[in-house]
Amino acid sequence: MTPAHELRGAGLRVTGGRMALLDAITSRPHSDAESLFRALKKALPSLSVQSVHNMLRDLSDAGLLRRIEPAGSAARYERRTGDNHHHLVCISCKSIVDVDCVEGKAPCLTPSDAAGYAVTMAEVTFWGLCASCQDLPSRTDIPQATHN
Amino acid sequence: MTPAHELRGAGLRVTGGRMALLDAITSRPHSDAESLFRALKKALPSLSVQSVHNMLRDLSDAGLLRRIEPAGSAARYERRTGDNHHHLVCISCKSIVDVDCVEGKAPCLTPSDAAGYAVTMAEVTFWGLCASCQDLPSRTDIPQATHN
DNA sequence: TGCGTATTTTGAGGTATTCACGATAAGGGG
DNA sequence: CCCCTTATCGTGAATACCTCAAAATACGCA
Repeated sequence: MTPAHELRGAGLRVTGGRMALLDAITSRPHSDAESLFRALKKALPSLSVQSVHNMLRDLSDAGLLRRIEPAGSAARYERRTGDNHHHLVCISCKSIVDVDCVEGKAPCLTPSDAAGYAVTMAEVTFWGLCASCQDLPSRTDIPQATHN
Repeated sequence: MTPAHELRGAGLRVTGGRMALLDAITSRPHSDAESLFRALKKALPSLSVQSVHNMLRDLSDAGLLRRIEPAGSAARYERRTGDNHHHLVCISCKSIVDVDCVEGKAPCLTPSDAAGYAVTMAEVTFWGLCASCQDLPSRTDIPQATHN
């Protein structure tokens, strides 16, 4: 299942921008639109930030990407979809790492009281200080550059 | 522990705006800044949206409010703090209800692999269709007005 | 009551993202 | 292989949500 096949399978056209985007996200998971734009700009000088947002929305809607929005960060994107994994986010620098599902299956948790909601998924976000930020104790209040 | 005492205890001055804000959030939990602004505007005509954001930030920083940011929604605020409860969010209308902690204690979950992060909290968000939106099956793609 | 300072107002600014629409190019049919 | 249809992309404007700076105001201790 190559990226091109995934696109066609979702009824989407195969374009240079989408291929490059999928490739970039694969090598730098949890990137935001801005950093993906910078990464692609070298190979695709005519690319616009809006197009990156467009592509990210289309590919997310098609299920080729998963979009996550940790509090305090711009939306991040990753290629691992449908496996119900979770995330560990640094309180300080907002770096993100994947965490395999605590329970094993999706949805991995069931609310004690669903209040009439038809629950379809459980999203778990762990918050903590990453190793790099623990080494900068005096500056943990100053967000550092993202390093994921 | 009245709201005024809570404010003083946190080293904050007791102002009409803060008292009104705490009262409004108590009666309409999970409100966003905009709807709180509209609710307070009647009693406090000189109030500005920026002041509401200011107050919400100050009170959240002081621990009198908890701020949550579900994907796709503006920040919401609630008075229940420090009890490690979770949330159930409607995919369609974004309404929110509280869900008591699945495990009972904070942090209620531990990531299987902390990857060097010093984990301090686990945030769980359940997603599903609320009862009202289930009754509008043909329009579930059209977000309705929030009703929380 | 008066003063110092926290808070609010006012206005501008910023970031992330979406929308509208003309230009471009993917890819099926001939 | 070329053409045509239409999805996609580029450009520019617009929006939502929120923060920042500085002047005006008001809380609350003396």
